Amino acid sequence: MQTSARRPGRPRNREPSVEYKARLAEIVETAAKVFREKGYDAGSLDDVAAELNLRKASLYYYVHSKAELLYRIFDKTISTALSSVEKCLSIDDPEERLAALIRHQAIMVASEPSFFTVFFDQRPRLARNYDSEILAKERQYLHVYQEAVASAVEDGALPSMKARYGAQAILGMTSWIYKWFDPDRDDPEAFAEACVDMILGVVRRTHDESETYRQETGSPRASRAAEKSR
Amino acid sequence: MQTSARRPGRPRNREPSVEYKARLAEIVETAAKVFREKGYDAGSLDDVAAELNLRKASLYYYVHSKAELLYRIFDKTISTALSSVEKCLSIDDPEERLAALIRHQAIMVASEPSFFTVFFDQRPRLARNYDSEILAKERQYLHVYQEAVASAVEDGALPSMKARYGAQAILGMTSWIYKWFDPDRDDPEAFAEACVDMILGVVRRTHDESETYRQETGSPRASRAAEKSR
DNA sequence: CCTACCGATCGGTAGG
DNA sequence: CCTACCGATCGGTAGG
Repeated sequence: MQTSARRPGRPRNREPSVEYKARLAEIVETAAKVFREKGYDAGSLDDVAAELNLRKASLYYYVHSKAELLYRIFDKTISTALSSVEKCLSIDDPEERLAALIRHQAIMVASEPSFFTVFFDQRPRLARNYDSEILAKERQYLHVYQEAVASAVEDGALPSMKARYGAQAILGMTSWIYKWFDPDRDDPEAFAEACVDMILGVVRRTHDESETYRQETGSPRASRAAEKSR
Repeated sequence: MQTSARRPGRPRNREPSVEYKARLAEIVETAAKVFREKGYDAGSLDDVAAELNLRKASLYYYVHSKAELLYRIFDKTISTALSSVEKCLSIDDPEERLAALIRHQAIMVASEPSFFTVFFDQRPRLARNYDSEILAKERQYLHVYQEAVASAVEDGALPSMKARYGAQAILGMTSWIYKWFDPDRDDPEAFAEACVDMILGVVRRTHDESETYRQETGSPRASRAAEKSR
């Protein structure tokens, strides 16, 4: 009999269907938009549902609580960030690696304003039971920047400093874009280059000296920076 | 008659008493603490009142609404920042002036975490009728940093860049401290110096060249940076 | 995925 | 500065 080939007992829970997962993703995305605009506490589940032409109660088919919805926004944000940052880690040159990380953070944040605005501004609203998981991933992410700073210092591309401070300075400088970026006015790529130039660019001689620049060293960063400062 | 010396009509509203103003300041300070911890929407007036051993209704003797309370937090924050930043503007040397502005922002934000956390994270919760006044002051404040960046670029202390991007980068790098600063672990002064070194410090020669630094130029920044990177 | 509904919280007011 | 209270909103559930 064919049926004897079936596993005994209750069939395992099936994986959620692709439709289900797509709908859930849509809900999470909409929630990020609503929470960005109204904040987590003032943005109601009615608001989220209405934007999807649903009733509030229907959302509970997909999430158990409003708190879980917030968690899903956080998890998607930090998980995507963690996996997309990896491409920078294959760069061997410490200065180039740090430059890539700077660009990565600025451009990523600017490209997903809803998720990152909620991630950054609603961080204290995340329920306790979700906190440790997100915190662990945040630390991983910070660690990537700390290591890159430490290597750049060792390489002589950055002045000596605590890796923690250097990493937080860079993450602040780049992430802050979510607070002021105006798509009609600003260019994330140009901003990212300005950040790279500030942190790693060739500094011209100061004061009343003649405008002679450092000799080029063959580093792609140095030569590009010298070219730009013309 | 003595009474004839009085001005005719209803006496002018007296200035609020000093006790009244002190109590109001206390309420605003407490609200900043509560809104920092719970957020503006989730932090109730009952919470604020309880921390002052008052009943909620008593707060209405001092403010007309919860929205006004938030406004007062914003106004105190940006007004204090605007007036305290002025001391940096008397510094003539563009590099030193920018260095002072960098230190100022990092240390100020770290020293008033409640006010700045609310200021930065609850900005979109500020009611429309208060928005333009705060926005105008924010722009003034940004302008200070933009001008300083432009001068530093002209002076050769910074690579060429849009003043807006340079200013936002510096404000982001320094302000971000409110999100990660741990008083038991971190030192705002040391962080501020790390920021100054990253933005204005002498960059060592890159890659496998010998560790020769730029010649000193007599600039206090350059000499201090060279000293630190020993 | 829906209708109907509950219980709790909260900003704000009356009146003193 | 207080007691007492109202009206509205909202997360969540019952039951389908």
